[in-house]
Amino acid sequence: MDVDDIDRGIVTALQRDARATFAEIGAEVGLSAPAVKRRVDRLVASGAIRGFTAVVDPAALGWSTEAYVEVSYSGVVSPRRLTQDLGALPEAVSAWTVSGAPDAVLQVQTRDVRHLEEVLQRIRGLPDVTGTQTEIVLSRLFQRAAVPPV
Amino acid sequence: MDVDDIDRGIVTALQRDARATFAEIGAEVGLSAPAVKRRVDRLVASGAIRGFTAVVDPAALGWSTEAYVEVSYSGVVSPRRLTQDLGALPEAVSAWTVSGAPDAVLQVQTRDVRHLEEVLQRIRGLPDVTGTQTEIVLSRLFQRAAVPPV
DNA sequence: ACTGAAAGACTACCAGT
DNA sequence: ACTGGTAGTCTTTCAGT
Repeated sequence: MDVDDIDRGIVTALQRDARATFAEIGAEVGLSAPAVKRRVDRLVASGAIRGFTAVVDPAALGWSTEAYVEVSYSGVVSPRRLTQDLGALPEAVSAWTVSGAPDAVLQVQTRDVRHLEEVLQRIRGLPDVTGTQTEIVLSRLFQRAAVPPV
Repeated sequence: MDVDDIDRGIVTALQRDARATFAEIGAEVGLSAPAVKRRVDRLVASGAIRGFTAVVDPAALGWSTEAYVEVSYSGVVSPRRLTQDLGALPEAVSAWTVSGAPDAVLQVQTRDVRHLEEVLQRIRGLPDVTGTQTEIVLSRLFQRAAVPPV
C-alpha cells in the first residue's frame, strides 16, 4: 500500500492526539472530515496504524519501577518461543531480539523493586534461561511517538 | 490524587482503544458517559493520563531500522542536559538513565542502517560524549501498554 | 462532495450520600 | 461538598445520493 504526504500528516496528527476529531485532522491536512475518516480506516486496515492508546504515567498508577532485562538462553531459541515465554509475563511491556550478545531484551514495569526481583526470579525459572542482566531505569528523560513527524 | 478501581478500568479501556466513546467506556465500567468524561478529564489534568496516541507500524511508513544506543559521557552530566542534547535528535524515540555503566540509553528509529550510522555520528559529535555502544533490534517480539491492565 | 439521519459530546441541572 | 445520573442542545459521524 502506498502512503502519501497527506497520510503522513494524518498519522502525525493522530500521534499527537489520538482522540482528535476527523474535522480537526481535516483542517490540518486540508481535507473534509469524511475524507479523513476514509483514509484513517484504510491506514488501520492496512496495518500502518496498529491502534490507538492512552499514554499513561505508570508512577501515578502505582507502577514506580522500570527495568530492562537482557535474557540469555542455552542453545537456539526461536522468536516464536521467545514471544510465548516472555509475553506470558504480565509485567513485560515489550521484548525484542538484538544484534549483540543477549538472546532477547525485555522491558518490564513493576510496582517496586521487590516486585521486580520477583519478576526476575520468574524469568530465571523459564526453561533454558541461563541468566539475566538487569538495568534499572533511574529516570525517563523523554518518551515520544515511535515515528518522527513529517 | 487518588485513583480508584473505576479509574483503573477507564485507563485500561483507553489503553486498549483510545478512540472509544465515553458511552462505550461507561458500559464497561458501569458509569454514564458524562461521568466517564469527568473522570477522564480529571485523569488527564492530574497527569495520570499523559495523552492519547496512534500506535504506528514504523516499517509501513518507511522507518525500518531500530536501535538502542548506550551513550557514555566524560564527567558528570545532569538529566536536564541529557534531555536537551538527546531530545534534540529527531530520530530519538525515548531516552533514560540507568543504574549500570552508560550515562544514558537512547532508543532511536531510523529509515535504514545508513541513516542509523549518520545518527550515531551526530551523537558522538555531541559535547562531552566519549563513546556509544549500539544494539540493533532484529525483531520486535511484542509491544504492549506500559501499565498492565487491572 | 453534499445532505439527512443517527450517534456522540458537552453543559446545566438534579438527587443521593 | 462530592459523585453520579438525566435532559437538552449542538457537533460529529456516516450512508445515501
